[in-house]
Amino acid sequence: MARENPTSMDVARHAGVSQSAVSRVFTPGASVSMKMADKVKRSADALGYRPNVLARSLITGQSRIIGLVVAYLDNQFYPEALERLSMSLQEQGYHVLVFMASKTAGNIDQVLEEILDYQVDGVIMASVAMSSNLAKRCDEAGIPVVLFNRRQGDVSFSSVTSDNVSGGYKLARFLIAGGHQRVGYIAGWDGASTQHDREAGFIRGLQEDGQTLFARECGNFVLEEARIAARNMFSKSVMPDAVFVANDHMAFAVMDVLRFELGLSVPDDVSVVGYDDVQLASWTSYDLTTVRQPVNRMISETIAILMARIEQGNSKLRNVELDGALIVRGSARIQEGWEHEGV
Amino acid sequence: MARENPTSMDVARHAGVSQSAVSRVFTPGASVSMKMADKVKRSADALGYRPNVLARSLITGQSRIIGLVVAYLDNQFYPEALERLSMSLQEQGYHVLVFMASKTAGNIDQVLEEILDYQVDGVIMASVAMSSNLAKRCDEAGIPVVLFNRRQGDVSFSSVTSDNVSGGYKLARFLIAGGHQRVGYIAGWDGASTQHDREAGFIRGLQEDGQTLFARECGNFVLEEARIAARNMFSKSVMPDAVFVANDHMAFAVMDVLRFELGLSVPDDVSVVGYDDVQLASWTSYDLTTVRQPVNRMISETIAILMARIEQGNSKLRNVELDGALIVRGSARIQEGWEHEGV
DNA sequence: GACGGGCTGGAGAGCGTTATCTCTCTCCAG
DNA sequence: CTGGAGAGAGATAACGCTCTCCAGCCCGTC
Repeated sequence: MARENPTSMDVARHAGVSQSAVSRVFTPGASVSMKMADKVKRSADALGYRPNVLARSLITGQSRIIGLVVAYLDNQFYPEALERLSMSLQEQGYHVLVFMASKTAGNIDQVLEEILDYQVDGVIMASVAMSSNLAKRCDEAGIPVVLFNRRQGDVSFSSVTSDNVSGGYKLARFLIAGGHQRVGYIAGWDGASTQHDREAGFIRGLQEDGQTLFARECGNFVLEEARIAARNMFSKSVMPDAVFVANDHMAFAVMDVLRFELGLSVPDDVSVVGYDDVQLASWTSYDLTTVRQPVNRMISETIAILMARIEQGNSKLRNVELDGALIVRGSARIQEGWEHEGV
Repeated sequence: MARENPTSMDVARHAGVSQSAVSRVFTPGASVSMKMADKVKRSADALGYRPNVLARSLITGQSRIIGLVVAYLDNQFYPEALERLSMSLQEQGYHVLVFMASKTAGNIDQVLEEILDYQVDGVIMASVAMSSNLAKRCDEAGIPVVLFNRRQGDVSFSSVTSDNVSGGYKLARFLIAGGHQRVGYIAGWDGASTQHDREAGFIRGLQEDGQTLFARECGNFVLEEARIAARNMFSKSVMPDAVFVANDHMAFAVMDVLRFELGLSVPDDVSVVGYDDVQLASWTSYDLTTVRQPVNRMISETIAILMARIEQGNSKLRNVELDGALIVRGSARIQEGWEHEGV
């Protein structure tokens, strides 16, 4: 197994100083003379010494690890978020420990216990619901939790989402402006706030024009279920002339069914709109009209909330809702005068 | 900040036993009587005690953390792999600490130092190259490293890949069988073994029929560069009648350019084949003929190598190459008699 | 009933750090 | 020349755990 890592003691001996001195050199803000710092650093380099983060965190109580619980990694939105999250945290000297939650939920409690075992400094729950006794446990342990892309009914959590109600509303107004008369909705998983909010905003938008949902199916944020939903919705004699699919991920699957199984033209026969604006939405094959979730800002708000709590001890809960822009592309019929986004 | 987590000492006091006893109860394989285990577990539950993984790892030298370095999270192949990896490791009581490497590489050394700081039990490098002095450092620290989806010239690393040479070869034979006469190649990043191997196998396959590459451009595994490559390749008066794009991710972008910018029909005017078989490849919009990278087996081999080293101390280097099947779909012209895969 | 051996449980020494306390040394004001 | 402040370095005690060692106990055996 080769020799183990050198310890601060080894460096101390090599440099002829005390172990405490070595520690101080590597502790930002500690009081050391230039000469000492120099000597120690030279020895450290010579031996290849770097402080053991785990030992440090044992005593400081800060592991500089953020736990991330995530479920839907096949929805491009989450890898995108993970990438940005990890990069940003890295810049601040934190790192992300990943915990996959099975999509059926249920085992979240166990996953969270595992997270706490690692003495993480904070937890980000992406797309997963959480029981309130878990909230209590985190609180007792003094660990801040932020829900990412989910709100929860009781306000005992901080959360960062886009304004899904207003996003849904925008889509409805856009479809109505495009002259659509029979508007369908393919829902996401009912336990998700994103699903509820998007639908609520969408319906409100329809109502302002005196319309209601012409058809509704549920896709549960799962591709295969979305395909089935699409088949059901478009197997009737009178079909919708537009459909809002609760996220982009499902919308792509729905478009494929409409075009290639049912031989419909999008947007000539039916308009499709989605939600998220993942990269794929801008590719010409789909060219999906959608609402952009401002991932960058969502990530930086998430981190800001965590850091406020970890580094300044500010334990105020915050529920951030960021506005997301309507991105008009070619998957939906457009009212005269709208401008088509040139990707 | 609320009260801190209870320690084994708290549990010991509560149960009226020694702290050592508590530790033993939570150490698998230690010798404790049923009665003792029962009593301690009851107290632990009452107090909400769980062992501190960090403190444990300080003494056992095992952190049960695996460091994962990854660069291309927008290529669906990697999130898929990450999901499987994380799930499998979780089952064995390990967890994944994520480190994003910027795609330009270069800062890998620094990233690796950070990883080592966390005393990880093993490192998985997905899609990143590594200098040999880093290999030495890991070796000295006794930390096993596995390259995932990359080989490296010098064999001082274990690696797990699919058999990219044979995959490239299969694609060439398939295109030739389909009667293609002017075959182009859009390459990936030149520093990647996957790029080299796929191209080598592909060219060998062409040569067996007396063909050479009709055209070659480089997309560097980056979408925008792939698009440019496609435009260049197909702006000549005589175009290729088939193109192999070095991975699916770029292939999708190339297909969009061919179809929607250049007005070509895939596969009638030009056949497109890719490599990886990510989920998107099976969607009808792309319906891409490709070579499947057996992600599940790649992941389990990767974990097997790490565990052999971590838990059995078996330090033999292994370079695993798994065979990947040709998945025939609709993006390439097919020889009479080939069977079309029904998704 | 004495004795050896297998279990169990307790005490105590680390693991590699940082935090705290103390001591020394320097520098400058009085 | 002395006293006090302040800086810098060393010694030592945690942090929460596991591991090693040893003492005690129960048991069967002769």
